[in-house]
Amino acid sequence: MPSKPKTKPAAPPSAGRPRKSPRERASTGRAPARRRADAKTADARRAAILAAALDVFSRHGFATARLDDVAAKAGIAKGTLYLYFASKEALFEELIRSHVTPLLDNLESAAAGAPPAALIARFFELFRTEILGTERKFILQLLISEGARFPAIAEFYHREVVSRGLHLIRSAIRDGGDAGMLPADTLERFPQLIVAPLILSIVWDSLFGRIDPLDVEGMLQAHARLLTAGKSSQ
Amino acid sequence: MPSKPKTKPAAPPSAGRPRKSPRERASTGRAPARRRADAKTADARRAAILAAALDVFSRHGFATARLDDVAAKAGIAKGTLYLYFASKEALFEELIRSHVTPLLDNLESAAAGAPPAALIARFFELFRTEILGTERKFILQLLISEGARFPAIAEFYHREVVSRGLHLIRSAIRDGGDAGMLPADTLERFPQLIVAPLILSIVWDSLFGRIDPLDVEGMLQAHARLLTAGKSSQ
Amino acid sequence: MPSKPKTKPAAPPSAGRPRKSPRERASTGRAPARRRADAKTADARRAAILAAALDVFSRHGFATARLDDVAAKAGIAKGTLYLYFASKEALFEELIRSHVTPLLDNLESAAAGAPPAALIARFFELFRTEILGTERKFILQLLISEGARFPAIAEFYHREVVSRGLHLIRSAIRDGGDAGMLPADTLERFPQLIVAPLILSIVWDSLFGRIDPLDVEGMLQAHARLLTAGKSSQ
Amino acid sequence: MPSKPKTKPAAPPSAGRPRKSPRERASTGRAPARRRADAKTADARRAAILAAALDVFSRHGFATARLDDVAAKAGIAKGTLYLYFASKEALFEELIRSHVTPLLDNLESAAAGAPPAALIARFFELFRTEILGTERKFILQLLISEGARFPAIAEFYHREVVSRGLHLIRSAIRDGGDAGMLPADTLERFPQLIVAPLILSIVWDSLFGRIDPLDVEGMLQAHARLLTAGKSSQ
DNA sequence: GATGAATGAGTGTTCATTCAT
DNA sequence: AATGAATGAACACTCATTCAT
Repeated sequence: MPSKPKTKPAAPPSAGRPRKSPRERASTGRAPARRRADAKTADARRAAILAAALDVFSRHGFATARLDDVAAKAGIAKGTLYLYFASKEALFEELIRSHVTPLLDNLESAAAGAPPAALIARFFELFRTEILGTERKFILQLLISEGARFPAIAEFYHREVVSRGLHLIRSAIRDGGDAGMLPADTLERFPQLIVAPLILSIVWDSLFGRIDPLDVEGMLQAHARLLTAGKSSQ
Repeated sequence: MPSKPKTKPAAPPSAGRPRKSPRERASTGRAPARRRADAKTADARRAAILAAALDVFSRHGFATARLDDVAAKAGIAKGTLYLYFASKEALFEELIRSHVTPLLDNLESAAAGAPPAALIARFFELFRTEILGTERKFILQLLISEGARFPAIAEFYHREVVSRGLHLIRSAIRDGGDAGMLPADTLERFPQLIVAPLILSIVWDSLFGRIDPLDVEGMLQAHARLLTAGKSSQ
Repeated sequence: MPSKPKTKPAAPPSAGRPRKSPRERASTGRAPARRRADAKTADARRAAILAAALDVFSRHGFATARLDDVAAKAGIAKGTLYLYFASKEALFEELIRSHVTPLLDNLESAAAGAPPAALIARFFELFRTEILGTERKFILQLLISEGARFPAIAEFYHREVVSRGLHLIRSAIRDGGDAGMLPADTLERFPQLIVAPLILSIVWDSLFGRIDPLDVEGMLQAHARLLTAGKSSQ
Repeated sequence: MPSKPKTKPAAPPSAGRPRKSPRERASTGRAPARRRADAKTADARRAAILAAALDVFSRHGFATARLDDVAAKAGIAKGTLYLYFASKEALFEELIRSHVTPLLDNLESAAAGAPPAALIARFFELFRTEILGTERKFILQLLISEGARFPAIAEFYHREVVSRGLHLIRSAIRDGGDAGMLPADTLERFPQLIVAPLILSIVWDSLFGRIDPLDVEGMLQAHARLLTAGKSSQ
């Protein structure tokens, strides 16, 4: 995961979120001058920290991760971390947050009025290309393993991703008629059944990936076939 | 498993092995004196420690859990822990191990030559009654969240539970003919698809259980229907 | 040093010293009957403990030695130690004490009115045969390395051994006339000069014995020649 | 020794090495910023720690010494210790090392081609002024009492001090002809006989210094007389 | 803003000692 | 007397956080 130039639309760090990290420029009233140069540097630093944090947290988990390592990997001094993030927890939470939002819009716009089967196909494809091959996989693993200890993060993720995603699926199923998806009403009630293999693949990878790799692509194709099984046979 | 000479399940947690003393000392070979009273006490203490450990580890995770708390909750002194477990890690690993083995026999014996659909039904029922309602749920959550940091545990679980469970399913599908299960060959290749919702329910519970409880029973019934969807329609 | 059947006139454990260890037979007023059988066992146990203690203390030093190891090596339970010795410190002190006294009588009687040169020869010979080749070497090393932390032991040793030994030498020199020993008055004032190489050999062995063994016998012969140097040349 | 490329004396304790920071971090290669003020402070702190360590280790011995006490006595927080020394053992070893090297040069340069008797006189004088009256006495006592448990230290001391010192004596004896030293060949073979009283005085002081102080100066003079006894009489 | 030395609370582990059996 | 399980005080070491420069 380190040095992966692929997808990094990560956190648009100058976007609308009221980032307050560089300590709300307290004290001195001088030097409100420079903007572009330093602003870019600050954003770059922030990004570097987040990238380093992802690497270190992924490797060791939240509790065992050392901010020393994060700072070293980000190429900054340890104290500098606290200019950008209020605490280890804050860094962790913002790390998760920064990697969560982007994908959603992608999904929602991409699957407006498509038929359910297409949506699912698109869904799985997105998962494989935008998550499995990416640092986002590690975010998901962190979320799964540490989420219970970070209720705010869990709630945020539920609100921003899970409920939106499930809603997306429900809508597609409802709107798409019974375009082949056999137990449409069932899946409308439990859209989790559609994503369950995705979760399994994440968990499987973190636990058994080394000793018994899983053919995720094959499994997802099989799952898609399963979900649309009735179509051809009816 | 009493008739399965395969692997060494480390610490048969309740069996009758005459554990001579906590942490058997290699030194003396004498004095097998009193037995009844203390043996029971030692087992009880061990059980109390494991129970306390499950509680504390579940609440805080491995790294953040304090052995002080475990000892206090077990009603013993901190040093006593080390008469029963060599280290925090050993305690954790034995905690997982001690809760893993039992269920297996249950499964394997229960579903000898049953038809796939019945096996799945039985499978889900076992999951609901023997895991969801039990401390085993926490064991599973611990396994999922900490397993990546405990390769020995992950491997043990894969060997003792996962591979055996998947093998069980595969066999049933193969033997059971296509007794209604639509894509039998598919499920034989990816039996993970059958258990995926179980994993999802565990993860969901740990993350969103508080804010958005999941109707696991309903979902599993739906899943079972999904898996056997073609039956009635064919 | 373990399993060295040579010299073990160690501590005559039933001699006049008011050993009080087996806990001054408190509580029960019964069973003052048996004597020989158990007394012998008790003495044997006591000896076994002291032997084990010598081994363990020698290997690890006082602070790092573990009473577990002493008990194990003595073939008794840990708690039993406290029936014979009040504490780790008491065990250590009695260990030193038990090995100290015997040699003195030997010396004093052996060198009654002998000429100084003969005394010194006898002295060095005794050192080589009764200390260097014996467990007493370890006692001396323990004394040297731990004595500063055990004032009672140091004082005891000074009183029982050092001052008596030095007195012995002084007397011999004074009584023996200047039978060849060159600076008789000098050595009478500093008999330590005679024993200094003995101490050095003990220290040298414990520090450098492994990497640069010392020919103690040769050195002592040379020392003896040095001390009686003037004799032949005058 | 400045002209002696032989061994690496580990940590030149006061030299000008621009120690970048306590416990040089392998990570960043930047920021050699401030130097004067902090560099001095860092060295002072290091010295303060070593001084405190000498005091505490001398008083209690290695195993019983508490790093809490060292830190308190050095006027720093406990964690700060670990910025300067990797562990208790490392602190102890560097403590010994830091006090060992300096004296050597002194000796070697001071006694180039001097006659043996003069060398010995100089030797004993150095011992009295540079060791007995100094903290080095405690270093020697620590070495003697703990050396057996620190092979690296013992070897280091043997290499840096003992062998060099003995070599010095041997050379002087050989080069100095038999300028009065009676058994020149004997002493050349066992130069330890010359230093034995020094060791004895160190041991004596640590054990009996309180109850029976030793006139070291008198003893050393007597020893010198003994060593050169034949001169006047021949 | 950036640095990194300093801090000190926190915790796993050891082991001499006790005591119920 | 003997046992050995239980105790709990003690301590080395870590690391998130602070702050003087």
